[in-house]
Amino acid sequence: MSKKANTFQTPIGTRDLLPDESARWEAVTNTFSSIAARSGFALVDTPMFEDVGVFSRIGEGTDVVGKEMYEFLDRSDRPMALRPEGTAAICRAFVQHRPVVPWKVYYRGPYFRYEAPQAGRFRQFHQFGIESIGSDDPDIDVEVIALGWDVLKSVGLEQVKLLVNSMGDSNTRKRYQQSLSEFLEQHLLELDQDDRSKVESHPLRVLDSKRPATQSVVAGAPLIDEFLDKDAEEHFERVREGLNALSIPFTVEPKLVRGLDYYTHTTFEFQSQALESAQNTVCGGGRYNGLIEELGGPPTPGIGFGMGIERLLLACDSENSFPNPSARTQVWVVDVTDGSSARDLAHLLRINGIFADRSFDGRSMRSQIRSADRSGAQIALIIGEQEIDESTISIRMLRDDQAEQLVVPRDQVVSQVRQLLGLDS
RNA sequence: GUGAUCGUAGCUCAGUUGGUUAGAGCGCCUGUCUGUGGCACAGGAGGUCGCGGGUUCAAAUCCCGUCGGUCACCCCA
Repeated sequence: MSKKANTFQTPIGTRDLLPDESARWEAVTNTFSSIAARSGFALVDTPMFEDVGVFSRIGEGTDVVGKEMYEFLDRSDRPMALRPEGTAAICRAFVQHRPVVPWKVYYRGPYFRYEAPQAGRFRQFHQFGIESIGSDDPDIDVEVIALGWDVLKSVGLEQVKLLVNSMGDSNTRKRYQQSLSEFLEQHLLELDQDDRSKVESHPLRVLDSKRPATQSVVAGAPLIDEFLDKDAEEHFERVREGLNALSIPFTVEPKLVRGLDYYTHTTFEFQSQALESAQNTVCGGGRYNGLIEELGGPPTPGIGFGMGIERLLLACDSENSFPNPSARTQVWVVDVTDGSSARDLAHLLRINGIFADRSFDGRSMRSQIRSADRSGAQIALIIGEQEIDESTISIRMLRDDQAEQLVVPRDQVVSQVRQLLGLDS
């Protein structure tokens, strides 16, 4: 890459979405939107930046807020942040607009985290997500998880593992955290050195440490399910029952601790088994029964998930699923006279609903037909001196070697083309 | 933030122990084809070898720095 002093490139951890990939992105986005809509979820778009306070509620001590957030003062010195995740903003919108519950919404767009990029991790990344706010019914948990499952299946993923857990309410969490800390402190010296400092700050994080020494200690640690009260246990039981009823395979993973502080009760994660990289969580979410209140709203339960588009597509790549859709150009107009016919016919075809394109700069017929071929078009319309004199168009079928080249009166091109493409029948 | 690794044409890469005008394949353009794509052949365009400094008679090749890519830790989508 020749980079002169006056050239620029995308900032670290960001990338351009170019035509060779963009059709696929549009396709996943559409797949997600229609699946969400099918379950009664409607689109919500929130700003890409908000008052920092909106996001700091997701956990002051978390890395997402503490060290990865793009924070800045606007020109009037208001503290702002580029959104690092979706849930907090949706909850802020809920508090601001007070819609009727259950409020079932979905979102998609770019999110920002100041991190070192890595496989499946970017500074600007893209997520789909849904949130269902206002109901405590465990069947909503099931509906949300099922929707995530449906999306993964719809893009053709097979090697996906669903992990679920329950964290109970905030009291459960507190009591568990307490007991876990005590346990870990007793075994402090057996832990991997790099994990010891977390015992004080984030005992829950120690649970999913990858270091072998820590893992063997953690194997004997108390589990959260022993701390769930009767209501939490019943809620979780109903969720598991629902997943079984819908034939969605899952594994209960009591050590599944998600990184954001707001989670209560059901938490879950879909991991791609086909992904070799360290970041194999393609979708993660859970219940957040205290977050709305944190943001100044009435006590309101909610649940949702976020799904990383980059990771989803990475997983599709490794399973060879969800290929890039093929080009959409149907007709190529080849004009070897002065280009007026290409100009006029391309326009005529387009306003008649046909995907049409053409060459510019007066290229040779050979070159124009080559472009037609590469575009993936079915049909080339050819205009030369002869066609001009006779007011006709030559029609060449590019994908059928048997087909004869046709000559039709110019004023019948549109209907002829539509017929050949099978648009009218 | 820490560590490892890489950085030569649009893309994938070759460039021997530092030595004349830096190469290949693919892609792109033109021609063989006097109005017709996919194949073949021929030709062409395109690089201050990421950037800056140093060592040397001489650096893509050695040294230092810097920027960027990739991967891992951490954390998470």
